Amino acid sequence: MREKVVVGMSGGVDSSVAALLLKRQGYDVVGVTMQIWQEESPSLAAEQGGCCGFSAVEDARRVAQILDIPHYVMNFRREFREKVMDYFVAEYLAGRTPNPCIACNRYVKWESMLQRSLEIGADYIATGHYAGIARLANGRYAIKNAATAKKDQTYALYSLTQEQLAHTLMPVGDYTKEEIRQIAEEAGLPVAHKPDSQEICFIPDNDYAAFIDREAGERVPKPGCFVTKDGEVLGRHLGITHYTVGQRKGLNLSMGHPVFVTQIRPDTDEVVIGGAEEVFGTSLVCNQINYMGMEDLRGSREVLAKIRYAHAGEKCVIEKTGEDQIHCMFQTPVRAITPGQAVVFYEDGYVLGGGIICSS
RNA sequence: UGGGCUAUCGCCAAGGGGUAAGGCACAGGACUUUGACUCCUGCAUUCGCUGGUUCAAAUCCAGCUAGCCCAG
Repeated sequence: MREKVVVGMSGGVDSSVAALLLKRQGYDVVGVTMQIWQEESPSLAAEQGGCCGFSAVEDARRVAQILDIPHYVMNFRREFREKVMDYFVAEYLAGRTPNPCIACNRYVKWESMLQRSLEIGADYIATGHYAGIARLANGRYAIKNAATAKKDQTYALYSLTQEQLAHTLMPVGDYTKEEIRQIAEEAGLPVAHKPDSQEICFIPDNDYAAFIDREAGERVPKPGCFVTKDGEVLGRHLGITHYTVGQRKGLNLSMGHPVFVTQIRPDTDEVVIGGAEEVFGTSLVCNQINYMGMEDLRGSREVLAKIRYAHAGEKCVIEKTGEDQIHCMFQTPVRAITPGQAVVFYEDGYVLGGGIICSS
């Protein structure tokens, strides 16, 4: 009996080709599009697409038709609202900078979609992520680097559990973006040249501060002061939700030289400002650890760590300093270590694990 | 109202007779399935005001105005 796989189809090229490849590999493929934040109104549909864009359902359905596979829509609006959007707002209010894509992957795509897929008889779920999955010598599953470092999405997948990985396929990880588009082109998929997605999907105008204002209402932090690390007041700011560590633009501070946000203090509503050098650091502490390629961490270990999406990675030594806490020391200073962002540990191209940065 | 100094883009600031550097800020674009960073482009027909000298003035001269500093 053929193995059944549910492919999460966003309507973009990558997940469309994922479905195509799996079908060619002989799987019993079912296409599923998640309803997450989009408006019900179909009149808003033909906007721009991408990971979770407006035209998701329509495009996915067209592709499914061409591939001759069933296509369903699963409603995860509640999960997305709670685990992604509410989390996003709460983090900003707390002075941290969240990564909503990581939360979406963890809670919506894997916890919710995988579970529901298993319930309808699937053996696996698949996505169009540029990443691979491998079983290591120690018996554990781990996300591994995609064939193309250019589009590598392993960082956003560090939180998957062993159980989830055992039921996941990522067929596009073996190709480059160009190859994927070419495969789509040759197969006559209408989404072959759809632009890559970008920005936060549920904030199409990219004005996330305004989004937070709308969502949080009264809870939005009030304007406060820009200060130096020595306490000198440099000016007033719009409220801490408008800023993130490492930020330069939009400060409206004319110091003669570029200045950056080096720290956000939610308790006093202060945003700390410093020169280019002051935004570098050599150590961080993270929690909410997920162990992936390594079962646990004993003693210290030298690994490659990425502290943000699209970070090339930097060598560091990690050490467990608490039940759910790892300390990370970099050899070379890294730029803008930002609380709320994930730190992901790699060795030989495999994800060993990762966590959320809680302090630097 | 004695004396002195200074007035050039939102901020800082070159230029001292030959037709307005630069930095910061800001705006737009590129990059990007997070926030950022980064990169590219744009940004004073005009130099506090009014006259004068000169072929030519932000640059020299005079007056005025404003700010600052000494004195009183």
